[in-house]
Amino acid sequence: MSESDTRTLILDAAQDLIQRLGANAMSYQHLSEAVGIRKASIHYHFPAKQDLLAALIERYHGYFIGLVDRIIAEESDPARMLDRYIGLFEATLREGKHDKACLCGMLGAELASLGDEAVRGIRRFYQANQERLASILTRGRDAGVFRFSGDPATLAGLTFAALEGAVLVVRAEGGVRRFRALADELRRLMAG
Amino acid sequence: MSESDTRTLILDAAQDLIQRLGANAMSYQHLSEAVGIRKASIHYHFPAKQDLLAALIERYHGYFIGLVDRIIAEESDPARMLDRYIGLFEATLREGKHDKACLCGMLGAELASLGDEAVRGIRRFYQANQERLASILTRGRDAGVFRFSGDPATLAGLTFAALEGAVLVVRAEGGVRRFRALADELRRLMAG
DNA sequence: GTCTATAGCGCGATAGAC
DNA sequence: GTCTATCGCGCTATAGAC
Repeated sequence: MSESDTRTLILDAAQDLIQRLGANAMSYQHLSEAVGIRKASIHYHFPAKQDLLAALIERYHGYFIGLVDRIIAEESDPARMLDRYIGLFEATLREGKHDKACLCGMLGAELASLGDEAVRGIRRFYQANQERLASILTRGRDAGVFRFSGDPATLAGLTFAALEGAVLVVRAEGGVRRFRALADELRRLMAG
Repeated sequence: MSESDTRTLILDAAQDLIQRLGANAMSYQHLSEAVGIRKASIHYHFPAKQDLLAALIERYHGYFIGLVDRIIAEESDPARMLDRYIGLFEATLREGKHDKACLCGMLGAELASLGDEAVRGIRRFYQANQERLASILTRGRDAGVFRFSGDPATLAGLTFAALEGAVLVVRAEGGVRRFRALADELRRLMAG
């Protein structure tokens, strides 16, 4: 490990809090209680909240996109790729009390109240996801398992927005069960 | 007017701030500066932040669903209804500096940090929208202008989630132009 | 209905001992 | 690397004059 355990524990706690409550409702005090060390010690690892946020987004990007790239590498059927990609969002929703959304979906709402580095990180995350999705959709159309007439990059953007939006909406009503229904509908639309 | 002007001005300022920054980044101090009266005067109209939030959501519900119902009443072509419904989200994005999202889309992200009354209001708003959309989709399918195989209520949920998500995502990258592209793609999928 | 003034707290952040 | 202690600020909210 090049990362100290404490640093990782802080990032874990911050991610959990932000995915449930949002960045502006998460404080160093909350982190202190969750990790079991004092506020000042959190500041030792992440001097300013912006630093913590930027590090968190970068870690999340690597983790999430890493999973996506593995899916693309492991599967040969584009329909299976899409299923497993959607499964990543559902898995997030399933964690803990079923009230977690995608980290960058949450931060997207609070975008205008965040610093530049965080905003750039969120943008990069959105773009990386849409690139991977466009690749999956293109392969699927070529293989005849997806049917759509427009630009794959645009449909990728719509698909990503729908998944991010679905996670947020179903937290208010319907939960994981509802998310699955919406995801099934999305797959149906893709199949043409 | 049964509402005092000040009360309306406060609600206007609060809505603007929340649509851009989120509820947790909006404060009575910000409102005070925006409206031009003191913090204590804001508290006279809305004793607690929860009261302000609940009133705001209720007003937004009436305003937005009112527009939707008018669209449904005025149009005979379901495709036109959907276009104009989508136009409501685009119009929000077009306001001011093009950085406003749907009020309840923003609040959905911060849901777990809000009070019960606000949460109920947000849920009601989501449901009302999905009901209207389901009605539009059903008429469209019966008229042969939309083609889909699943339950209209489920496709309505996916459509609503996609629009809410799209507004949030395009604020980070692409703006109104990108939103229109995603919306066009959505219409294309509906047309089958 | 708006004001001044203030209470009381939580926030992000820093200094300096250990 | 973690601690105690503290600073200065912004927050929600209230009391009471006008």
